[in-house]
Amino acid sequence: MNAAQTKADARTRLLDAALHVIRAQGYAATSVDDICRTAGLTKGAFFHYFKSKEELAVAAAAHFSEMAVRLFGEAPYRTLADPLDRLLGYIDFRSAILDGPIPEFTCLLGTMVQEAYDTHPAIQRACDTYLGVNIADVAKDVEAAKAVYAPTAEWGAESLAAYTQAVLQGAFVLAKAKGGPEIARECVTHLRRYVEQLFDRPTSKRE
Amino acid sequence: MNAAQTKADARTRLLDAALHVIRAQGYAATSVDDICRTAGLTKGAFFHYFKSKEELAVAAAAHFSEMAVRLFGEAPYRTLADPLDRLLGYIDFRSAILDGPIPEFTCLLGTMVQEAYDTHPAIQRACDTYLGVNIADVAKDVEAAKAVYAPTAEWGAESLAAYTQAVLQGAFVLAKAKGGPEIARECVTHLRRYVEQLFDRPTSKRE
DNA sequence: ACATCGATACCGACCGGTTGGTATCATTGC
DNA sequence: GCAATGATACCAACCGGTCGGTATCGATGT
Repeated sequence: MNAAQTKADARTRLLDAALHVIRAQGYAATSVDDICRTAGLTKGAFFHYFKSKEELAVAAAAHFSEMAVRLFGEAPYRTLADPLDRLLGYIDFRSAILDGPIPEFTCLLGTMVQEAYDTHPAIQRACDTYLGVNIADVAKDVEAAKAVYAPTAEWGAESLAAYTQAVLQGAFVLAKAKGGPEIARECVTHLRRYVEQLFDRPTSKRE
Repeated sequence: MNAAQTKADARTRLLDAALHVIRAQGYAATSVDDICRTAGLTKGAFFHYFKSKEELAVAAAAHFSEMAVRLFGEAPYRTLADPLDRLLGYIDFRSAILDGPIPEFTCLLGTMVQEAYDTHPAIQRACDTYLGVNIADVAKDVEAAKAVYAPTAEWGAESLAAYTQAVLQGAFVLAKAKGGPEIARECVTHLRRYVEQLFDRPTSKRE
């Protein structure tokens, strides 16, 4: 019973509940009552803050993105001076947080867009937007690292940043299929090796 | 009105319908009636062939896998003598079929496991099994290519095969977010470059 | 100091429609 | 005649969303 769960305002509690329940059950399989029960609130509160279930999903995507921005913004690797160190630090950090129950390290945006892209345009747009925020963020370091270590490379910074996101999303899918994060960590190891090779940095062991 | 849709036996028509509808709407959001309507049948037929919606999902996963095995088994690159050529041929083939409407090139297994892994164990197992079939298939060529071109490499064949699958699954997620296959093809280009680098083969253009 | 009042926050019963699933019946092929 | 196949009718549970109501609180007038 920490303060965040019992004292935070109702809207935030609903968003936090949505975050966890939707990542565990998917968007369509999650009922409004599920979210209310998890948040310790009732439908009255839910529809006081959100016009519809879809609107909640969009707000939850924003909420998730804010959480991610904070998480990566405050991570230790952010303070490294070299942009390639920051990029590899990001990848290692992503690998390190692949731990615990699956619903807690997987991505709300990937989960929702996978099932809602064709039927809920607003959700699709939201997921695209907030995935784009992360990709653009990573692309900054890629761009800087490229300028220093691989200025003539044929691939684009944004493209490589999107690729890292794709690898992570795919890693989540395989982790869900296998029932644990090990396979996902293996995927991130391959991603790290690729990035190292792109920047001509010899592969270094990290465990 | 081709033969496959109107003349195939009802069970197959239901499976084909499930394949398309679930990839478009997701598993939970797809009703039994949706599938029946698409197949041109009624609930009576549905529950004659499947005990439950979940059982249909498992059968649809098997059906999808069979289709994939046939598709990749008969693809031209399969006849290449060199195992690395076959592996790169596979990757190019995966890139080439990233075309048309999203529900038609995305993966039923990835779509279903993403939302059902925690709530429908039978579906999770089925998706794991049939993803494993494809991974094992790719791993054969990886293994052979490794023996020839990179016998001392530190990565495992199965691991690299799983990685290619992850990249594809992630590419599907990004394609759904962006609303088209372009970004997915970009991801596969990165994957190809990685594989080429792993096997010390100079990057070659393919378009 | 205190009564009044509107706004915000939240509750929980309720509604029409949809869901997965069942029971029953008509048709067909052997 | 009978088993397999598929259509039709139906059900109880559940769904997203609505609605009338209550509790709380700051602002206002006196």
